[in-house]
Amino acid sequence: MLISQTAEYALRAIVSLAERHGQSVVTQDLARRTRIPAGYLSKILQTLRRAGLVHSQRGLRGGFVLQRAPDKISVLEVIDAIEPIRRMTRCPLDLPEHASGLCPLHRRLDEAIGQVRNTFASFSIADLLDESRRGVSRGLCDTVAAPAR
Amino acid sequence: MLISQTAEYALRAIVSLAERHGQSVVTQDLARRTRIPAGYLSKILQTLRRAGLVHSQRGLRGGFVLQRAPDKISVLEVIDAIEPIRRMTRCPLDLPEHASGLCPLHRRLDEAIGQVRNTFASFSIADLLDESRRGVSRGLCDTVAAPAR
DNA sequence: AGACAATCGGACATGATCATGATATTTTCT
DNA sequence: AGAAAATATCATGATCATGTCCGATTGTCT
Repeated sequence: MLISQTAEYALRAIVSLAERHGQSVVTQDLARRTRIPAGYLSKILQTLRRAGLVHSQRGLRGGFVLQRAPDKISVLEVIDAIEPIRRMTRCPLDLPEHASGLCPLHRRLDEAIGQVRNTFASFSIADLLDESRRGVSRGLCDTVAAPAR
Repeated sequence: MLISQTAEYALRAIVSLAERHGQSVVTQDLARRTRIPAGYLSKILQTLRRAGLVHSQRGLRGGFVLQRAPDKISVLEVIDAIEPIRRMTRCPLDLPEHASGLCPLHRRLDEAIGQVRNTFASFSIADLLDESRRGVSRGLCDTVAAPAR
């Protein structure tokens, strides 16, 4: 599916946080809106925190907030925080002969990787939200799903 | 890594078969040249056979051959035979409200998927070989690795 | 200040899928 | 018949997606 389930979850979570940027959002609430299993989402949020994308606050009135404004976070950053889409620096069949340069096959694959990296780097979380404000649909599939509690 | 290990193996195998198109190549030989664990390669070849990309022949003088000419097989076909990169037809958070149309996030992801599908569909196995004949490097990283046996 | 409750943060456990190995079984050429 | 192959089956360790628990913080209320 191009990106892993986990990376897709991470994007959902970040988008949902961006929709309420500034407010502190609790894991349970996020889980409900994004339809991500709460226990798993918790782990994903930890990863995003370590990557410096979100800030967490414990205790009462705690929760998560984005570290940066939605227009300062690219989709690529979120994906890379979870499962880096690495470029191919060297050929998987590592033969001594070609330490320089990849073979045609892997050169093509690397180009494709570079292409999707560029695509994902080219738009931000905010881009995913702006559209929503222009009518049609909300950031996360019109997900309003049972207001918190 | 964009495509799975298995899909990458499948590409290596197909490229290696293409390099000797017409000849019947044995699994062990393929495994040596492509550096793919023989037991696993065997399973991949089964999948490729069921997908109609290669033809197999049992018994003495048996082995595998491409079903079609290298220029008639796209990289995408090989990948799809192993692990289909599906378009997103519907939003993963399947809420009734939006049976039509994806939300911005998933629309973008779907576009990215479409993009890589197009990229991979746009060139053939032969394209990976032609370059090799023009000097520089061979189809599979100059892999000549210990001639059969 | 102290108790309490809401939250995150980590540790451990599990089923599924992936990548792989080992082995037996069938087919087919010579 | 015998050997060389593919094909099929079973087993394993690693990683992924997930669940469960408990411990560590921290705001709020007496």
